[in-house]
Amino acid sequence: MDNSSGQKKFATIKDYILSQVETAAWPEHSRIPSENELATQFAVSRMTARRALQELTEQGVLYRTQGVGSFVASPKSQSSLLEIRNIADEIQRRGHFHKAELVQLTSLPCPGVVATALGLSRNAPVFFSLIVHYENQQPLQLEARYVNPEQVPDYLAQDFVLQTPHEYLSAVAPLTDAEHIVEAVLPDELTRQHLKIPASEPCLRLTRRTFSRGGAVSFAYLTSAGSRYRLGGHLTIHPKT
Amino acid sequence: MDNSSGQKKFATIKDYILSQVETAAWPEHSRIPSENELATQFAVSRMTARRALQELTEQGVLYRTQGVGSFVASPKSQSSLLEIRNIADEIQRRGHFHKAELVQLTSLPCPGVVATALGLSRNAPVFFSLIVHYENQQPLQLEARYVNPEQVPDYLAQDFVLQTPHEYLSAVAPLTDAEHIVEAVLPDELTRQHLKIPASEPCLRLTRRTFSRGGAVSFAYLTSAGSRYRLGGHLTIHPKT
DNA sequence: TGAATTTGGTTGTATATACAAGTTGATCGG
DNA sequence: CCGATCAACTTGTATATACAACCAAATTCA
Repeated sequence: MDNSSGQKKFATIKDYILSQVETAAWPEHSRIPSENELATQFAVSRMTARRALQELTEQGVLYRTQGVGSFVASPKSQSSLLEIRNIADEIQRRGHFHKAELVQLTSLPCPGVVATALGLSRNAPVFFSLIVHYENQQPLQLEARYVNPEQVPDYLAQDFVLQTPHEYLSAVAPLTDAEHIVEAVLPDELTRQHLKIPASEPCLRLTRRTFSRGGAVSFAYLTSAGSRYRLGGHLTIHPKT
Repeated sequence: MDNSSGQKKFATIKDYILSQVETAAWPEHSRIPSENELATQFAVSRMTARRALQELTEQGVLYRTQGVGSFVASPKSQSSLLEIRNIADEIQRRGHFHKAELVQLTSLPCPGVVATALGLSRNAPVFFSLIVHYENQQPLQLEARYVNPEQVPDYLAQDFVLQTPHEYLSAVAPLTDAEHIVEAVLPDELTRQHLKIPASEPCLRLTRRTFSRGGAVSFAYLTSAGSRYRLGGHLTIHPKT
């Protein structure tokens, strides 16, 4: 079942396709080999090649059309997932973490994304902490934090632990006449059709109920393709100037 | 390929399982029939039954353990998805909508969730509008809005069109010393392990960069299982009191 | 020329089969 | 009583095959 590298066959094909896409050897919207071609090339059955293509489609890397072929999706749909993948890889390379209520504080070579964010050089040592937040005995949030080592002392003393998004947004918000709920959801069929996103691309859903003269007047929900925000300007709350 | 009802076989099995779960005939965390049992019951091959189980797992309705069986996931993971499914069904029953830049305003029998939100009776007529927002020639957001028909005139005159989440959150935010990015993402492996959620459960990811003395000090990302918030208190921005 | 048809290729669904990998519970042996 | 082994069952991966549904381009025919 495994091949020589100990990897599953469909995973091997996925990695191959991903590498072609990431290096732009297969550019955006270009047609990629068919199921049969991949099956021949990797000496597997069509169903195995199909699985690789299908999972990549669900992950937003490809899109496919019956009777036509499989194509490289636009980078707007990909980049978010790929970047997360890198971060996760870096962290997992650290090994296992206990499900302790909080903390795992060590030094770590700085991953690329973090280096950019902190203005450090890549692989420079940073303090790394991992915290699991619980609510009602259930794990609710995972926090991975990278701290500039030269300034650690100050921040360990101060409010080092992040607020939860819930606390945070609740405190932020002097709103007028509306009640908002933000959720991360998978897009429904209608959203998918109009936004042209794969079924697996998570969306931000903002539900808003408006009040007037003491009664609820309108109910709206509003779905945004989450990853799109990475380009056109994130869903960002700017710092006070 | 189709059965008598014109539905695909795996879809039939999915519907059956969903009905059992929704009516609590199969309670939370209970073991459900194995692939082989379902295959026999529906007179299909194991691979077809498997597909139904697998898609429901990806949708967070079930969880499965190799060598053990398939189980009903906790309602915390399900409810969000199921509710959305109902809304989407109601909307799609309206037929097709053009990808116009905005508006499709008609009267509609009020779906259940909306009725609750507006304090109307179910199936009472509401004004329904559908708006697609574009950014850079690309569809960015889908807005479905239900308006209490008795109070429509006021709100058509006023600021009827919702701000985008981006505009909205940007305006909201007198923040101290941090820059935040909220994204909807699929959980990485690490998050899944700690939060015990299926790979398909979308999460809110809040990325925070903290500043001090003019320099970036810490970078953290924080992932929350989106649907969890539906119970313990949504990720809510409260109205000004 | 132009409309209808055919043809070949592609993805979608479904079956039947085989073995690997993992869990559980019963059996056996000390 | 405890531990190891075994057997049965479950999900996971993979193959080989078949046909349906769909599309695009070439071909045929009026």
